[in-house]
Amino acid sequence: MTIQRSEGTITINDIARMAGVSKKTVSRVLNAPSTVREKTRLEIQRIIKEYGFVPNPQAQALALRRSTLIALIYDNPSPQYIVNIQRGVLSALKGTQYQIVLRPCDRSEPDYHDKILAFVRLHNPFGLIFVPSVSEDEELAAALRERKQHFVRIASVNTSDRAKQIKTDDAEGGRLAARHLVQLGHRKIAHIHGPESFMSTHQRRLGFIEGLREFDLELAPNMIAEGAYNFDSGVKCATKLLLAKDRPTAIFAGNDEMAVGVYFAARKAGVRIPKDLSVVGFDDTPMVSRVWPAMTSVRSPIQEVGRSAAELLLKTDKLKEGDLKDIPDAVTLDLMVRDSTAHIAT
Amino acid sequence: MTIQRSEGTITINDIARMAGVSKKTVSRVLNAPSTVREKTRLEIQRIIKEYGFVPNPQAQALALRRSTLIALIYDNPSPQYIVNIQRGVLSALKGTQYQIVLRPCDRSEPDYHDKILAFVRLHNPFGLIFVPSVSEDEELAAALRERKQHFVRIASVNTSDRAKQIKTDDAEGGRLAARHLVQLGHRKIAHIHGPESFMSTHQRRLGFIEGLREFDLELAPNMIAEGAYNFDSGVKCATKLLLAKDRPTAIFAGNDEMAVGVYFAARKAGVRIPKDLSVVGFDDTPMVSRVWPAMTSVRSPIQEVGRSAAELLLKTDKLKEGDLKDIPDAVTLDLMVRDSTAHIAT
DNA sequence: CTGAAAGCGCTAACAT
DNA sequence: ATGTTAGCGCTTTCAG
Repeated sequence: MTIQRSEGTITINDIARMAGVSKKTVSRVLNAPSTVREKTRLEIQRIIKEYGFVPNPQAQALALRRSTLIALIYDNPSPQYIVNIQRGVLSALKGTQYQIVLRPCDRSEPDYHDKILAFVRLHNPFGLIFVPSVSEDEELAAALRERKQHFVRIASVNTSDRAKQIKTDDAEGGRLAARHLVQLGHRKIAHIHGPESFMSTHQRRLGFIEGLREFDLELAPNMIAEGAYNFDSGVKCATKLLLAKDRPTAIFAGNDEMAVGVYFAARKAGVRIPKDLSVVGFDDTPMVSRVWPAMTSVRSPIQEVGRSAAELLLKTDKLKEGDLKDIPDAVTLDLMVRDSTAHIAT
Repeated sequence: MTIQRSEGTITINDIARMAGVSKKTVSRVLNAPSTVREKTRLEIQRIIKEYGFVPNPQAQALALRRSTLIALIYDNPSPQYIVNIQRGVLSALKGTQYQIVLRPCDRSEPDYHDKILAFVRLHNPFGLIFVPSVSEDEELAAALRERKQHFVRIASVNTSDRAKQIKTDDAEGGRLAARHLVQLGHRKIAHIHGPESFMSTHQRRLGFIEGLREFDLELAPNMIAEGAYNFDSGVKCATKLLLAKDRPTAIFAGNDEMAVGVYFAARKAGVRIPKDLSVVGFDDTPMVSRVWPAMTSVRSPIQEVGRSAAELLLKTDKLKEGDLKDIPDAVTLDLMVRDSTAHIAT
């Protein structure tokens, strides 16, 4: 029985030997420091620090049936949105041992639940972070809850577990957009919304309609178009709206990708921005400052949302189950209009 | 000694018991099927398939000292580039048990090597994929090689291990850009290049100069500006070039982010595209079709590059070390000019 | 408060 | 060709 010191890598056994205790005691110092006598604990902690010992994640994963992976699960079609979420999550995970793993998914696949569950079963991730629209799948959430799998959802509506969700008040964003355009002097305002399968579509549209109503304005049926939250659909919808007999002087697009599509369609149709048309987007992606003239957009703090989601997930660990009293409700992040070049279209 | 059947999860022991063999035999079927008698092997494989058994990655990771993680290591400032690489890698990893993990880094931090090495030591990833510019760090590569860590690099120049790299011929891209602009009738052509710390900067500029020379044209010193591969620097450099006495009729930007900056600066300066100015970018990100008028760009098949990198990494596994004869040289992917709205500026 | 022994699920040496 | 034994590095009984 030789003590096989694998090249350089220091293990819990080494620490135990040096401290003259059993490895279980070291393990206790690592996981439940309060159960070890102070003197022993301090000595062990000193040695741990001195040698920069970090417990091996693979061994922990095997013993605990829980790895250090945090999976980002997304079906959101906007690359910019995903990148921002990633950045936020990364900033929260920096310095921890947790790793962010990418898991795109496709809700239209019949076995998409199975794929996610298979991943969870196989890799035992520490936690999952869901972004819209997959975050709105309550059936999936229920299945994961049953497995006692940690997860946090990013959504614009209240989900079945408000303590474990990050919320953006998209309806308020819609209201802001409406107020902004009306106050610019517009009366004939159109809206290109996202797919009906996204709750954000409903929230943003609802808020927008409410905002118009504050000024006794209605969203006429011929002023509505359904897009797909991507550039091409924005072009298509805007073209339709702009070539119609009764064309709008302002368009509120459900997200920036589509708003840029509106810009493109306007240029093609000879409609001048901002003289003939005002455009408001949603998300405040970098693109808003890259088009010309710079675009007005409802700023949605996507990166902060990602960071908050990851932080909430990590916090879940520290607290014992049921000890979530200090997270009484969904974390909600505020939106604001970032007004770049507001002008009245006449 | 009770047989603890953990809820539903089927292990190698279960398979062994059902097949009436030892678990080591099952392990052999999994890892070196040829060393097991055909009849036994077929039977075991049947059972494995019937129960959908997949070996537990955490246990394998512990025993093999190698996890199923594939880390994407990047310091590239362009989000669009990263997203495309991610997509490519994901497409190659789809259906495998490998997971893509994100590891951004910052070469300007003095301990950035240590951080990457610490990650490798702690998590024992199966492999790493490096994108420029961090892919060009030979010192880091040497340190990893010494640890026998698998990795593949994406670069525009030949690295010290050409069999494990994906190469894009950026110099050729530069030549294509030059030919394109000259053939459009331009003579006064400027270039906004990236940071000197990126090899792609040199390659693209070098190729561009060579391309001009084919037509006996020179790249005059006042026609060069150094950007940072991002939008803002593109705006800044283009503004400088366009407001100068002797302004160019065409600009080749080192990447699309900067090219969009050129568009912005041109609009601001009242310079009309394509009438007064032609612009060529590099990368062919989605942005090229979103600006107006659509931009011409050297198409760099970023997504395919990502996929090839991941495929190469996985292939490394199958082949025994030194058995790389059928990968004689770097995988090189071709570039092409995607011409959107080429017009002669007069 | 601490330790010995067993186990997480798999693979590597060394038998047979 | 197959099985036995001993790990990988950590945690969890259950004694003491």
